Amino acid sequence: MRRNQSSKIQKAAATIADQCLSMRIRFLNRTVNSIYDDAYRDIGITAAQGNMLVAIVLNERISPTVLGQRLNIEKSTLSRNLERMRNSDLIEVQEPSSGRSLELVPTKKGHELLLEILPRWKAAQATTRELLGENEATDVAAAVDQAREKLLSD
Amino acid sequence: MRRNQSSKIQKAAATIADQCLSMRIRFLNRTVNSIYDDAYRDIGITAAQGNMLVAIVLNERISPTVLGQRLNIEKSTLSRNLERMRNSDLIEVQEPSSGRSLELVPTKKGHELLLEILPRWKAAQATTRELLGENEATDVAAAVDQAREKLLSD
DNA sequence: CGACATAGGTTGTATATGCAACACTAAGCG
DNA sequence: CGCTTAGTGTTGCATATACAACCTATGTCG
Repeated sequence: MRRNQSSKIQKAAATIADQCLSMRIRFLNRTVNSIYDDAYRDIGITAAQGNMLVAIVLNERISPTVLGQRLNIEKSTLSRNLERMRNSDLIEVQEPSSGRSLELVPTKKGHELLLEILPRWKAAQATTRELLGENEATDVAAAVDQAREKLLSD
Repeated sequence: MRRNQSSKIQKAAATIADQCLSMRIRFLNRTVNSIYDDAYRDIGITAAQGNMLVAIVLNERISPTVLGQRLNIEKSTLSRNLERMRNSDLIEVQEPSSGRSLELVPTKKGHELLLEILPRWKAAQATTRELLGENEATDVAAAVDQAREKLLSD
């Protein structure tokens, strides 16, 4: 019986390791994001901050709540990420002109940083596409885009 | 000229947002891992810990260094994750029987927890596959497996 | 118009992650 | 055999993440 139990446990572990998407996506996240973190390090930002800055430049005056919905970032996480970006003068957080939502605006420095980000992003993106393989990279992007659309349509 | 500069910046942001793999993979990681975290919450573990426990059960007496290589987790991160798992009595860290590497061993509690993990994992895995779509989920897994093999072969 | 519900944000606490710098010790070499 | 080097782990610091609990001001409705 004990032997039976033990083999059931081993089998469970084997099944999970063999198929688990969480494990794989965590691995992918660590691996790929370290490429972007490395690429941005010399300009003093992280991949997370670079991504958020891009979103804010493209959606000037967006509110934290809406930004959080688009990126699926929890509001408390976002609050602290924005605080750091404000501290390093990448964005400004302005009081609501109407209603109750804050408005996010990139600073001059934030705007200009995008010109430094672009070549570094290109290099990191190329490294990543090469690591994954062109077809696989396209597949992954398509999978995410599709899931994202499904989630945002609710 | 200023106008030119500004349009260059907007274009850079648009290009990055349109193609960036880092952005997408971070989104995917947050979205998918919250499904597994939710599924495991009532048994007091996180997705990260569940994944590590599975790896340790499958590779009894593995060393932290080797585990870190397999999962691509930095040694200091791993050191602290293992500390937490030891504190909650999921694993034991044994002194090296030879050489200089520690040896990781699941406790009785750790072993038995796998039987609680399995049904929760199945549910989370199904939810995730449905969110991504069957084909896309398979594509993502294949992309990671392939990249992982490439990295581990060095 | 006033009580109340709720949306939007922040704060407390905890985990997960990584870089740098350190400590320790087994291995390798002269 | 002792010195040096390498591999292995831990610790200090910082960021990213999320849940729960809270605060506040806005809207809403009786």
